[in-house]
Amino acid sequence: MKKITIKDIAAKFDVSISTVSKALNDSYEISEKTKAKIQKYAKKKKYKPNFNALSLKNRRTKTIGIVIPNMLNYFYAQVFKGVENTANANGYKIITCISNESYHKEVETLEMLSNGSIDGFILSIAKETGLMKNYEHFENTIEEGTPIVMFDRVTKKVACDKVVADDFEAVAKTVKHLKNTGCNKIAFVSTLKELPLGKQRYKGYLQGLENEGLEVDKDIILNVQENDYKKYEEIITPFFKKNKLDAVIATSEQSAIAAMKIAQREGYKIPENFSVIGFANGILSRHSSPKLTTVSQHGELMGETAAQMLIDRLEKKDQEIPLATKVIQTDLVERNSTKTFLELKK
Amino acid sequence: MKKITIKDIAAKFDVSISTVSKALNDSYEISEKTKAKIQKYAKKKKYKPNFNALSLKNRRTKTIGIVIPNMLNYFYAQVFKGVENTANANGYKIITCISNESYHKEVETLEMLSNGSIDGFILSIAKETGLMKNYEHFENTIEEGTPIVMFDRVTKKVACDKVVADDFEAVAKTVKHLKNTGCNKIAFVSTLKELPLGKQRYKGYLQGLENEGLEVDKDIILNVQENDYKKYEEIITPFFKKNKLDAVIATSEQSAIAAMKIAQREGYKIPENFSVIGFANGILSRHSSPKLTTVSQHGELMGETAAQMLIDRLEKKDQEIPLATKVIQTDLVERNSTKTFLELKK
DNA sequence: TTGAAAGCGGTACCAG
DNA sequence: CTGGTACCGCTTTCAA
Repeated sequence: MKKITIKDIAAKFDVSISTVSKALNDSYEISEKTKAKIQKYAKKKKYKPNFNALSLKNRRTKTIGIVIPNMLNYFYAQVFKGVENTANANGYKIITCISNESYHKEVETLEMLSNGSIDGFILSIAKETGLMKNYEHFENTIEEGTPIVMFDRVTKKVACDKVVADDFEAVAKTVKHLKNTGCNKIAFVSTLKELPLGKQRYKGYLQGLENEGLEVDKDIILNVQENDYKKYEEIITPFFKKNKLDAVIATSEQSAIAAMKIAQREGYKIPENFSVIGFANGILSRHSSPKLTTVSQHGELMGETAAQMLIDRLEKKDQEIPLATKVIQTDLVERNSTKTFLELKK
Repeated sequence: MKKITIKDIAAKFDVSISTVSKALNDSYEISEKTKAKIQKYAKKKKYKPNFNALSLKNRRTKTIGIVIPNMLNYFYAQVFKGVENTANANGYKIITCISNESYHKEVETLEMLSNGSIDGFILSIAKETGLMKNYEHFENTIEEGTPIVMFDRVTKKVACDKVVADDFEAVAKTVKHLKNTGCNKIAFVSTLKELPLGKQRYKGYLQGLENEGLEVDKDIILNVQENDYKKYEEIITPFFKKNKLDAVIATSEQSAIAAMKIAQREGYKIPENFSVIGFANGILSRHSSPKLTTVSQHGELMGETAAQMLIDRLEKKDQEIPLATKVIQTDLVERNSTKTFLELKK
């Protein structure tokens, strides 16, 4: 049973295709009788208007393109879920591409989809792109009339809607929390130091130290590769040996967990004499031992927010909505890799 | 700078649209001179043929619909990545939907996309659907001419291409491995016992016991809810107390890890006097302590295989390719939650 | 109340 | 070598 078209229905009842179209759209122009029989038949035959014909006609596809650096990352999977939620609730589909942190793949993807496949993009900038600071492809697609909503890894170089976490404040607050629980030598481990996002967090760290009257020690500000655990270990181990640290703030879950492991191996007790806080609130945090205290970025909420912003812009093409950047508050999820005030009082 | 169409180009050079179309497709019918100028201009203006117009004309979209029960699950994320890989390599896009393990969402999704949005589906059956054994929606979409490739959670009730792990053998081999390392009281913990997939694994377990001459003990065959850790704990703890177990095979990573934790809490040493093996080879396994020995299902490979099967079928619509089921070999990834032969010999 | 026809953006056949 | 035209499936305006 092949898919049925308006034409088939028209032939069946020996009426014109316009009659059928109107009947299916419940137009007042068509008699109740005709409408009834046509609708009934259409339902029986599971008629569905052809997507491409509609998109062509309406010049809109009701689909969102989402470009994510890495789907195996729990944070992005969460964002994806959020986007999916509100997209679906609004009758939008999602075309997903993975940039794999590659500039070229990102450019290709934008081009591939900027041919009427999608109405707008939701994306987080690939690491490579961020390093190269090459944002023309974004500007071009916006110029061509395809709106973009960036999330998490954004750039102020591109004028578009954005959804970010309060990264600056988040780290500052984290420093404060650590200080409050008795930590003074707080290292900062970043996996994305050169990216704007990484810089924000770094600045937050500095601000946090300043607020708390702690000194900046360049030695304990580390820049590591997410996947190069070996090197990471080499770099960080000496600090433990020298007893130079009593806490670590890491910008990723993996590097936070790694720090915990190294600390434990070096004989530290977590959280008794060493604290760790990591960004992103994934499964690892809930399963590590001890469970990791994290800065939750509310990925799902970020996704939902981004989708809503994009859809709003798409649906109200006429009225110019001013570009906006929404900030999603992060939360400190206290688990067992940090001390609590209560413990302190003991 | 709005998107440019063939018409615009035709107007620009005062030629017909068919000339432009042919020039852009490098037809032999068009003079080199005309082709050159038209192609140059098209490139300059970043002309891209409209996706919906093409799809409408060609009656194919070069996009694949993928329906996944849960994107926060690492296994599915891996499969997704695999599909993305080969889809992209073949010029296909991907529309993704999450069924959230819900029958209704699954049905809706299939219907939403079966309107010319996609050329074919890759999907894993939602848990609810598997329990209800309601597979009509799959049959309908196939009947309408949209091919489906199922992976992991499949059903023999639906005639379509499939990609599965060698679940039966996998568990049997796992039992063997445990026996070889000295385990005799091997529990089987399933999170999807009623699903066909779960049954396969269960049968593999029974077969494994039989092969090894071990007795079946109904008491240590457990059925748990993935997310109901509390209940799980209640059920399983008594066995540890009674010293009834020396190994667990769990059909999910989470439940395997949970078993490890409970065992440890009850004073067992892993792997010295207790072994655990879990299905799915995610991040948790590599970060648990001890690191979990797993049965890797090669999610990415499954995704790639599924995509290739679907694309092959789509591209050779004329020749009838017989339906096939491909089996992806699982591998036992030995980490530290099981003993090795070497240790045994000491 | 119904139908004819144009148009969305292309491709491809046929004519010149 | 170039142009006219039908068609993919649907909506919508205008005419009947």
